[in-house]
Amino acid sequence: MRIGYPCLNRSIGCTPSKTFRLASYTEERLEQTIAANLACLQKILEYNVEHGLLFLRITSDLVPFASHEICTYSWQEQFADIFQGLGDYCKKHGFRISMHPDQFVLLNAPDAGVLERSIRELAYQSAVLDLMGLDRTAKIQIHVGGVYGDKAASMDRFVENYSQLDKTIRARLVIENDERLYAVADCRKIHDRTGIPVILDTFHHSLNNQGEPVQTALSILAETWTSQEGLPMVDYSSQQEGKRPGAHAEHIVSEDFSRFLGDSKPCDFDLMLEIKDKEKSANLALALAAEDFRLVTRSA
DNA sequence: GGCAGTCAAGTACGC
DNA sequence: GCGTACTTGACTGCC
Repeated sequence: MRIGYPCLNRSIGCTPSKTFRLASYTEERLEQTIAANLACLQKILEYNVEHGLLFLRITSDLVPFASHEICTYSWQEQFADIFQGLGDYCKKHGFRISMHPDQFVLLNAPDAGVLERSIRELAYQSAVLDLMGLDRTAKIQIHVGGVYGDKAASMDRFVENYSQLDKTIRARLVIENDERLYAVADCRKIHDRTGIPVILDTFHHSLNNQGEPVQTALSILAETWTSQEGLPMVDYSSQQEGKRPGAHAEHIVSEDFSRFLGDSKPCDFDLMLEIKDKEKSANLALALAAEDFRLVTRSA
């Protein structure tokens, strides 16, 4: 079990998600922004090595507008060496890497334009991981998508569109249960038809399930990952007190987290903490898991 | 320098 | 059919 946090680090004084408005797009600005974002990503990796946080989700904003039609800049060629350096650093230190496109990426969209833009975004994120030279354990996690008034047909559409994807993208994709539409059991059905691995979001699972305890959900999960693809990935969060159900917590709740560690044994997985204060909670989680036999904090 | 409104992209849902 | 919530960090214009 590696532990990590998504995208941003609030302690190191830089962001890998620097962007700008479409209206201010210029190639110079794009180039400067990518350079700054990649430099910050390197700083985050170094911070994480120092702290033993070996699971990292890379921000979708690393290369702003990468999948937008406005972008004709050859960022892949221009920054190839830097991406490779980042990837070498990750491999040297035993990092697990993921990416997570946001809500606009919908592989089961009935609208051809939405689908096309989604595929372009997946191609971009896939290219980032490829440029870093990362193996099949580096994943891109998406949700199944919308229901569009007919869930069965929408799942069929996911399967069909997935099968049409370039195989380099298919090798990266994993699906995650969501809090309203597609539960773990739905994701499992899609896995059975496609072989796509399933990510468990424990918080979403608590809000949308078919009665399976976490332990059962983790067992279902484990069956969907091959050894080639590494340990299953799990997203963990808890409810922010006083906010609507589904709102992510600002800080990790120690008792909840320790209970989760206990409940999830002996399943092993890499754990992403979707908590708003990022590395602060991740460091606390690491301390809480210090005695856990599954925990890995440095390269073997 | 600080603040409020806005930002590439979509879906679901209430009225 | 239309407007709004969802979610969220960073940008941008305005004071």
